[in-house]
Amino acid sequence: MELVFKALADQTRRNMLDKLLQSPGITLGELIEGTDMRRQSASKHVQILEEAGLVHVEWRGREKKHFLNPIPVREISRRWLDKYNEHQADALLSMKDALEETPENVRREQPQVKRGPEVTSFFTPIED
Amino acid sequence: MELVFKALADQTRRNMLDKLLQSPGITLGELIEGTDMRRQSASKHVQILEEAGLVHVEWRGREKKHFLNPIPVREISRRWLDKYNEHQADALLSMKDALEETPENVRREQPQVKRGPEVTSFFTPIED
DNA sequence: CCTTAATGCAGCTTATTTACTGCCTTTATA
DNA sequence: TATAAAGGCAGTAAATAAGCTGCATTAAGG
Repeated sequence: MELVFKALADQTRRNMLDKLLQSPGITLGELIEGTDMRRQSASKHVQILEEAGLVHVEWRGREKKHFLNPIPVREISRRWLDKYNEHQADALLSMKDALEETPENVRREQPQVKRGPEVTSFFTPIED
Repeated sequence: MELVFKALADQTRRNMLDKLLQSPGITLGELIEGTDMRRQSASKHVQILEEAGLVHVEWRGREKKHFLNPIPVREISRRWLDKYNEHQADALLSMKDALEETPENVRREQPQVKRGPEVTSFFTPIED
Protein backbone atom coordinates (compact mmCIF):
# COMPACT_ATOMS: atom_id res chain seq x y z
CA MET A 1 0.00 0.00 0.00
CA GLU A 2 2.90 2.36 0.65
CA LEU A 3 3.70 2.35 -3.06
CA VAL A 4 0.06 2.97 -3.98
CA PHE A 5 -0.26 6.09 -1.86
CA LYS A 6 3.11 7.45 -2.92
CA ALA A 7 2.07 6.94 -6.52
CA LEU A 8 -1.24 8.74 -6.01
CA ALA A 9 0.46 11.66 -4.25
CA ASP A 10 1.53 13.22 -7.56
CA GLN A 11 -0.91 15.15 -9.71
CA THR A 12 0.79 14.19 -12.97
CA ARG A 13 0.26 10.52 -12.14
CA ARG A 14 -3.35 11.09 -11.12
CA ASN A 15 -3.98 12.77 -14.46
CA MET A 16 -2.39 9.77 -16.13
CA LEU A 17 -4.84 7.47 -14.38
CA ASP A 18 -7.73 9.66 -15.52
CA LYS A 19 -6.46 9.47 -19.08
CA LEU A 20 -6.05 5.69 -18.88
CA LEU A 21 -9.59 5.41 -17.56
CA GLN A 22 -10.91 7.26 -20.58
CA SER A 23 -8.56 5.70 -23.13
CA PRO A 24 -7.53 2.19 -22.10
CA GLY A 25 -4.57 0.76 -23.99
CA ILE A 26 -2.82 3.99 -25.01
CA THR A 27 0.97 4.18 -25.33
CA LEU A 28 3.48 6.42 -23.56
CA GLY A 29 3.53 8.81 -26.51
CA GLU A 30 -0.23 9.25 -26.42
CA LEU A 31 -0.06 9.63 -22.65
CA ILE A 32 2.12 12.76 -22.83
CA GLU A 33 0.12 14.36 -25.67
CA GLY A 34 -1.09 17.78 -24.57
CA THR A 35 1.54 18.07 -21.85
CA ASP A 36 4.97 19.72 -21.85
CA MET A 37 6.66 16.77 -20.18
CA ARG A 38 9.53 14.79 -21.68
CA ARG A 39 9.00 11.12 -22.42
CA GLN A 40 11.72 10.20 -19.92
CA SER A 41 9.87 11.83 -17.05
CA ALA A 42 6.55 10.27 -18.03
CA SER A 43 8.28 6.89 -18.26
CA LYS A 44 9.42 7.22 -14.64
CA HIS A 45 5.88 8.08 -13.59
CA VAL A 46 4.50 5.06 -15.41
CA GLN A 47 7.06 2.85 -13.69
CA ILE A 48 5.94 4.14 -10.31
CA LEU A 49 2.31 3.48 -11.21
CA GLU A 50 3.21 -0.03 -12.36
CA GLU A 51 5.12 -0.86 -9.18
CA ALA A 52 2.11 0.33 -7.20
CA GLY A 53 -0.12 -2.01 -9.20
CA LEU A 54 -2.23 0.91 -10.40
CA VAL A 55 -1.34 0.38 -14.04
CA HIS A 56 -1.23 -2.84 -16.00
CA VAL A 57 0.76 -3.03 -19.24
CA GLU A 58 0.76 -5.25 -22.30
CA TRP A 59 3.50 -5.29 -24.91
CA ARG A 60 2.64 -5.32 -28.62
CA GLY A 61 5.96 -5.41 -30.45
CA ARG A 62 7.74 -2.17 -29.62
CA GLU A 63 4.55 -0.61 -28.27
CA LYS A 64 3.57 -0.71 -24.60
CA LYS A 65 -0.15 -0.49 -23.94
CA HIS A 66 -1.28 0.88 -20.57
CA PHE A 67 -4.43 0.07 -18.58
CA LEU A 68 -5.82 1.34 -15.30
CA ASN A 69 -6.10 -1.28 -12.56
CA PRO A 70 -8.83 -0.29 -10.11
CA ILE A 71 -8.06 -2.88 -7.43
CA PRO A 72 -5.70 -0.78 -5.27
CA VAL A 73 -8.29 2.00 -5.16
CA ARG A 74 -10.85 -0.55 -4.10
CA GLU A 75 -8.54 -1.54 -1.22
CA ILE A 76 -8.39 2.09 -0.12
CA SER A 77 -12.16 2.30 -0.19
CA ARG A 78 -12.44 -0.88 1.86
CA ARG A 79 -9.90 0.29 4.41
CA TRP A 80 -11.74 3.44 5.46
CA LEU A 81 -15.09 3.85 3.71
CA ASP A 82 -16.46 0.35 4.23
CA LYS A 83 -15.00 0.05 7.71
CA TYR A 84 -16.39 3.48 8.61
CA ASN A 85 -19.86 2.40 7.55
CA GLU A 86 -19.51 -0.83 9.53
CA HIS A 87 -18.56 1.13 12.61
CA GLN A 88 -21.53 3.42 12.12
CA ALA A 89 -23.76 0.35 12.01
CA ASP A 90 -22.07 -1.09 15.11
CA ALA A 91 -22.64 2.16 16.95
CA LEU A 92 -26.31 2.11 16.09
CA LEU A 93 -26.58 -1.52 17.18
CA SER A 94 -24.84 -0.81 20.50
CA MET A 95 -27.20 2.05 21.10
CA LYS A 96 -30.16 -0.19 20.29
CA ASP A 97 -28.87 -2.91 22.65
CA ALA A 98 -28.35 -0.40 25.43
CA LEU A 99 -31.88 0.82 25.03
CA GLU A 100 -33.33 -2.68 25.08
CA GLU A 101 -31.24 -3.98 28.00
CA THR A 102 -32.14 -1.24 30.47
CA PRO A 103 -35.37 0.25 29.27
CA GLU A 104 -35.97 2.04 32.56
CA ASN A 105 -32.54 3.73 32.45
CA VAL A 106 -32.77 4.99 28.95
CA ARG A 107 -32.38 8.66 29.77
CA ARG A 108 -29.79 8.24 32.56
CA GLU A 109 -26.71 8.77 30.42
CA GLN A 110 -25.59 9.16 26.85
CA PRO A 111 -24.66 6.05 24.84
CA GLN A 112 -21.01 5.06 25.40
CA VAL A 113 -20.20 4.37 21.79
CA LYS A 114 -18.95 7.59 20.25
CA ARG A 115 -20.43 8.11 16.81
CA GLY A 116 -18.47 9.68 14.01
CA PRO A 117 -19.45 13.10 12.72
CA GLU A 118 -22.28 13.59 10.24
CA VAL A 119 -20.71 12.84 6.91
CA THR A 120 -22.32 15.72 5.05
CA SER A 121 -22.04 18.50 7.59
CA PHE A 122 -18.47 19.72 7.82
CA PHE A 123 -16.60 18.80 4.66
CA THR A 124 -16.58 20.82 1.46
CA PRO A 125 -14.86 18.89 -1.33
CA ILE A 126 -11.90 20.55 -3.05
CA GLU A 127 -11.16 20.11 -6.73
CA ASP A 128 -7.87 18.66 -7.94
CA MET B 1 -7.76 16.82 -3.73
CA GLU B 2 -4.06 17.60 -3.86
CA LEU B 3 -4.04 18.02 -0.08
CA VAL B 4 -5.92 14.75 0.41
CA PHE B 5 -3.43 12.66 -1.55
CA LYS B 6 -0.42 14.35 0.00
CA ALA B 7 -1.91 13.64 3.41
CA LEU B 8 -2.50 9.99 2.59
CA ALA B 9 1.03 9.59 1.25
CA ASP B 10 2.52 9.21 4.74
CA GLN B 11 2.22 5.96 6.66
CA THR B 12 2.14 7.70 10.05
CA ARG B 13 -0.91 9.67 8.97
CA ARG B 14 -2.61 6.58 7.54
CA ASN B 15 -2.11 4.81 10.86
CA MET B 16 -3.65 7.83 12.55
CA LEU B 17 -6.74 7.49 10.37
CA ASP B 18 -6.98 3.81 11.27
CA LYS B 19 -6.77 4.70 14.94
CA LEU B 20 -9.43 7.41 14.57
CA LEU B 21 -11.67 4.93 12.80
CA GLN B 22 -11.44 2.56 15.74
CA SER B 23 -11.49 5.21 18.47
CA PRO B 24 -13.44 8.27 17.37
CA GLY B 25 -12.93 11.36 19.51
CA ILE B 26 -9.49 10.62 20.94
CA THR B 27 -7.00 13.38 21.76
CA LEU B 28 -3.49 14.00 20.45
CA GLY B 29 -1.98 12.34 23.49
CA GLU B 30 -3.97 9.17 22.96
CA LEU B 31 -3.10 9.30 19.27
CA ILE B 32 0.63 9.00 19.91
CA GLU B 33 0.29 6.28 22.57
CA GLY B 34 2.34 3.26 21.53
CA THR B 35 4.53 5.26 19.17
CA ASP B 36 7.94 6.87 19.69
CA MET B 37 6.89 10.13 18.10
CA ARG B 38 6.95 13.52 19.82
CA ARG B 39 3.71 15.41 20.26
CA GLN B 40 5.00 18.23 18.06
CA SER B 41 5.46 15.92 15.08
CA ALA B 42 2.06 14.31 15.57
CA SER B 43 0.48 17.74 15.82
CA LYS B 44 1.86 18.67 12.42
CA HIS B 45 0.49 15.43 10.96
CA VAL B 46 -2.93 16.16 12.42
CA GLN B 47 -2.84 19.63 10.91
CA ILE B 48 -2.12 18.16 7.48
CA LEU B 49 -5.00 15.72 7.89
CA GLU B 50 -7.31 18.56 8.95
CA GLU B 51 -6.36 20.76 5.99
CA ALA B 52 -7.07 17.81 3.71
CA GLY B 53 -10.52 17.43 5.27
CA LEU B 54 -9.71 13.89 6.36
CA VAL B 55 -10.01 14.68 10.06
CA HIS B 56 -12.68 16.68 11.83
CA VAL B 57 -11.97 18.16 15.28
CA GLU B 58 -14.07 19.38 18.19
CA TRP B 59 -12.70 21.36 21.13
CA ARG B 60 -13.71 20.47 24.69
CA GLY B 61 -11.92 22.95 26.95
CA ARG B 62 -8.21 22.32 26.52
CA GLU B 63 -8.83 18.97 24.85
CA LYS B 64 -9.09 18.53 21.10
CA LYS B 65 -11.14 15.54 19.95
CA HIS B 66 -10.38 14.02 16.56
CA PHE B 67 -12.73 12.24 14.14
CA LEU B 68 -12.21 10.56 10.79
CA ASN B 69 -14.08 12.15 7.90
CA PRO B 70 -14.68 9.54 5.18
CA ILE B 71 -15.91 11.94 2.48
CA PRO B 72 -12.55 12.56 0.75
CA VAL B 73 -11.98 8.81 0.48
CA ARG B 74 -15.42 8.52 -1.05
CA GLU B 75 -14.38 11.09 -3.66
CA ILE B 76 -11.34 8.98 -4.54
CA SER B 77 -13.53 5.95 -4.91
CA ARG B 78 -15.90 7.86 -7.17
CA ARG B 79 -13.11 9.22 -9.29
CA TRP B 80 -11.70 5.87 -10.37
CA LEU B 81 -13.68 2.93 -9.04
CA ASP B 82 -17.18 4.11 -9.93
CA LYS B 83 -16.05 5.61 -13.23
CA TYR B 84 -14.16 2.43 -14.06
CA ASN B 85 -17.27 0.35 -13.49
CA GLU B 86 -19.32 2.74 -15.63
CA HIS B 87 -16.81 2.40 -18.44
CA GLN B 88 -16.94 -1.37 -18.14
CA ALA B 89 -20.70 -1.21 -18.46
CA ASP B 90 -20.42 1.11 -21.45
CA ALA B 91 -18.02 -1.30 -23.11
CA LEU B 92 -20.43 -4.18 -22.63
CA LEU B 93 -23.29 -2.12 -24.01
CA SER B 94 -21.30 -1.10 -27.08
CA MET B 95 -20.44 -4.73 -27.69
CA LYS B 96 -24.07 -5.70 -27.36
CA ASP B 97 -25.13 -2.96 -29.79
CA ALA B 98 -22.54 -4.02 -32.31
CA LEU B 99 -23.77 -7.59 -32.16
CA GLU B 100 -27.39 -6.58 -32.64
CA GLU B 101 -26.78 -4.10 -35.47
CA THR B 102 -24.91 -6.47 -37.78
CA PRO B 103 -25.88 -9.98 -36.73
CA GLU B 104 -24.44 -11.53 -39.91
CA ASN B 105 -21.04 -9.88 -39.37
CA VAL B 106 -20.62 -10.89 -35.79
CA ARG B 107 -17.33 -12.74 -36.29
CA ARG B 108 -15.81 -10.31 -38.81
CA GLU B 109 -13.83 -8.30 -36.31
CA GLN B 110 -13.28 -7.78 -32.62
CA PRO B 111 -15.39 -5.18 -30.79
CA GLN B 112 -13.87 -1.71 -31.11
CA VAL B 113 -14.32 -0.71 -27.52
CA LYS B 114 -11.19 -1.66 -25.64
CA ARG B 115 -12.04 -3.32 -22.36
CA GLY B 116 -9.93 -2.87 -19.27
CA PRO B 117 -7.96 -5.79 -17.87
CA GLU B 118 -9.55 -8.51 -15.79
CA VAL B 119 -9.66 -7.04 -12.32
CA THR B 120 -8.63 -10.20 -10.52
CA SER B 121 -5.95 -11.54 -12.80
CA PHE B 122 -2.81 -9.45 -12.56
CA PHE B 123 -2.82 -7.62 -9.26
CA THR B 124 -1.63 -9.02 -5.97
CA PRO B 125 -2.42 -6.68 -3.09
CA ILE B 126 0.51 -5.50 -0.94
CA GLU B 127 0.17 -4.86 2.76
CA ASP B 128 0.85 -1.46 4.25
C1' DC C 1 20.52 -4.73 -43.36
C1' DC C 2 19.87 0.03 -41.95
C1' DT C 3 17.23 3.67 -40.41
C1' DT C 4 13.72 5.34 -37.45
C1' DA C 5 10.35 5.04 -33.81
C1' DA C 6 9.14 3.65 -28.92
C1' DT C 7 10.94 3.11 -24.67
C1' DG C 8 14.18 2.41 -20.58
C1' DC C 9 18.20 3.57 -17.48
C1' DA C 10 21.86 6.59 -15.18
C1' DG C 11 23.19 10.75 -13.14
C1' DC C 12 22.44 15.57 -11.68
C1' DT C 13 20.03 19.75 -9.53
C1' DT C 14 16.43 21.69 -7.02
C1' DA C 15 12.43 21.61 -4.20
C1' DT C 16 9.67 19.33 -0.80
C1' DT C 17 8.99 16.71 3.44
C1' DT C 18 10.05 14.81 7.97
C1' DA C 19 11.33 14.68 12.71
C1' DC C 20 13.64 16.93 15.98
C1' DT C 21 14.44 20.80 19.84
C1' DG C 22 12.95 24.90 22.08
C1' DC C 23 9.54 28.09 23.48
C1' DC C 24 4.70 30.12 23.81
C1' DT C 25 -0.57 29.99 24.80
C1' DT C 26 -4.62 28.25 27.03
C1' DT C 27 -7.24 25.68 30.50
C1' DA C 28 -8.07 22.67 34.62
C1' DT C 29 -7.30 21.98 39.29
C1' DA C 30 -4.91 21.70 43.92
C1' DT D 1 -3.52 31.85 42.24
C1' DA D 2 0.14 28.86 41.18
C1' DT D 3 1.15 24.86 38.65
C1' DA D 4 0.81 21.24 35.53
C1' DA D 5 -1.39 19.36 31.42
C1' DA D 6 -2.87 19.79 26.42
C1' DG D 7 -1.64 21.74 22.47
C1' DG D 8 0.53 25.01 18.88
C1' DC D 9 4.37 27.53 16.34
C1' DA D 10 9.16 28.45 14.65
C1' DG D 11 13.47 27.00 13.03
C1' DT D 12 16.96 23.42 11.49
C1' DA D 13 19.28 19.22 9.44
C1' DA D 14 18.58 15.00 6.82
C1' DA D 15 16.02 12.31 3.65
C1' DT D 16 12.89 12.04 -0.53
C1' DA D 17 11.10 13.16 -4.90
C1' DA D 18 10.58 15.47 -9.58
C1' DG D 19 12.23 17.18 -13.67
C1' DC D 20 15.86 17.53 -16.81
C1' DT D 21 19.86 15.76 -20.29
C1' DG D 22 22.38 12.10 -22.38
C1' DC D 23 22.93 7.45 -23.80
C1' DA D 24 21.43 2.48 -24.46
C1' DT D 25 18.04 -1.10 -26.10
C1' DT D 26 14.58 -3.22 -28.92
C1' DA D 27 11.41 -3.71 -32.82
C1' DA D 28 9.13 -2.04 -37.53
C1' DG D 29 9.55 -1.13 -42.28
C1' DG D 30 11.70 0.01 -46.60
